[in-house]
Amino acid sequence: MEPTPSAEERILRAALRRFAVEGLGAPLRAVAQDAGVSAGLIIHHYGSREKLLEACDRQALKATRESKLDVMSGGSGAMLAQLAEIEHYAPVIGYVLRRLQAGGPLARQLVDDFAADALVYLEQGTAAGLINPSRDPEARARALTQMALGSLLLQLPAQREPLDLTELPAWLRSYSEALSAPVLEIYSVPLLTDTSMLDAYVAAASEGDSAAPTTEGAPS
Amino acid sequence: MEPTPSAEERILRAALRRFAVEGLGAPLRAVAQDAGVSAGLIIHHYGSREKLLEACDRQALKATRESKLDVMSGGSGAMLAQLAEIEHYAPVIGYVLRRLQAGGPLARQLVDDFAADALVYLEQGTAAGLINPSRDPEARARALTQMALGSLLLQLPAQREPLDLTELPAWLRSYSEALSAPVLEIYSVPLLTDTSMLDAYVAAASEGDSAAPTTEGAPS
DNA sequence: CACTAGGCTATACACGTGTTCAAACCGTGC
DNA sequence: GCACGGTTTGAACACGTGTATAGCCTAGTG
Repeated sequence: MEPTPSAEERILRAALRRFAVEGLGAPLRAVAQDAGVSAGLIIHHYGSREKLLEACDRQALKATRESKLDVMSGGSGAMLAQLAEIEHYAPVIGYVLRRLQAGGPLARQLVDDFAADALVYLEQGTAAGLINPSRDPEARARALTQMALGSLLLQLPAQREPLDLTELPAWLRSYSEALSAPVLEIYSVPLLTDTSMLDAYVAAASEGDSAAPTTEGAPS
Repeated sequence: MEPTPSAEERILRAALRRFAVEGLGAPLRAVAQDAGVSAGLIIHHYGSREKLLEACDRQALKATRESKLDVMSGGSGAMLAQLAEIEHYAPVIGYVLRRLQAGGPLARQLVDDFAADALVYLEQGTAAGLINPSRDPEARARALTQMALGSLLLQLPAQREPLDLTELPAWLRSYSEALSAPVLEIYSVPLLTDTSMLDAYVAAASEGDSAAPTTEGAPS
């Protein structure tokens, strides 16, 4: 398509891929070699390593948003795997995972985005009668998003061992298949037999000034 | 109590604390300085940096097990915060979090332990009539554990910025309070209005050879 | 008291990192 | 034909890392 992408673009692409494979913190010289370019040129174009990371962040956020990438609370892996099969998107998914793992400003941004997306999906489901309404839809969407992303992150291979982008779709798929049965159950039949705990909690929370009950942890 | 702990012990303690604060990958010389000891001595006693990490892993696993540290699925932060207030345990909790974040063999071991603990708690709850039984108790316990640990991990401050061990209990507590309402709701009133999706999934999964339904992701 | 073994330190080494810099290269317009 | 501005390179620098080595100082022992 594009006969010869500019070096600056090649660098960004190579960086995204390298960082996805080896984790953020991969040496600059490695991405330079991937891009078929000298190490100094990266600095010349992006100013510093950190700037390059920021550029990758912007790129990942853009690609994430325009691909309407949503994690979905339940079968988080399912849609990710579906998307990761498209050759082009595997690196950004890997980079997003690594960025979530490493923290930073983008991480918060991403979970906010995902939570917002999840919220509208949940509302659609509620309108369609598939999903029960919530006392606090935003909080519920955020909690579900965090749990989905978090459990995925927990399963992510360690940073040291590089993750194979070609096997990433299969890996995501197997992960989601292993988990979808139990979470589907959790979402279908409630964990707790009654709502007494929830009632007690919200009662205590609304009656006290702002504090929640102190010593009582959720039993499950 | 112990008038002067041996240098080897001081090193291990300092390492656990430093790694918890700055993340694994903190320089050896930093833990050396914390222990009031030269850098070479660490090598002399533990052989290499990696060996020291393994020693920390053993120590953390031991402390975790003998303190009956359980994350609990729902208010994961609650009990952790309670435990973190005990001066002695804050470093190991921090180290465990960092180790979960970094991956490695211990990470798997820890989630296995936590899942096993969660399983017995869930079974006790089921016996007491507080918790609904599951089609697959092990899988459910594991899923709940992964979600709890994962969402906690997602909220963990970035590796670069050190985490303040003295504020760790407060941080864990605020985290758990922010999340316990929505997860309590999720565990009380089911997300899905009926069990048709779960039924369809288990039907498809048991009828096909081993595969689960391919294109259908969970709607939430 | 001499001597030795081992905890312990300080220095040095090898290596990989990000970054800088001067020079070479290349296309373009005068 | 030629100077010029941007691109690109390769070598070099400064620094922080883990680790090896050689020595010191103390305690215990004959």
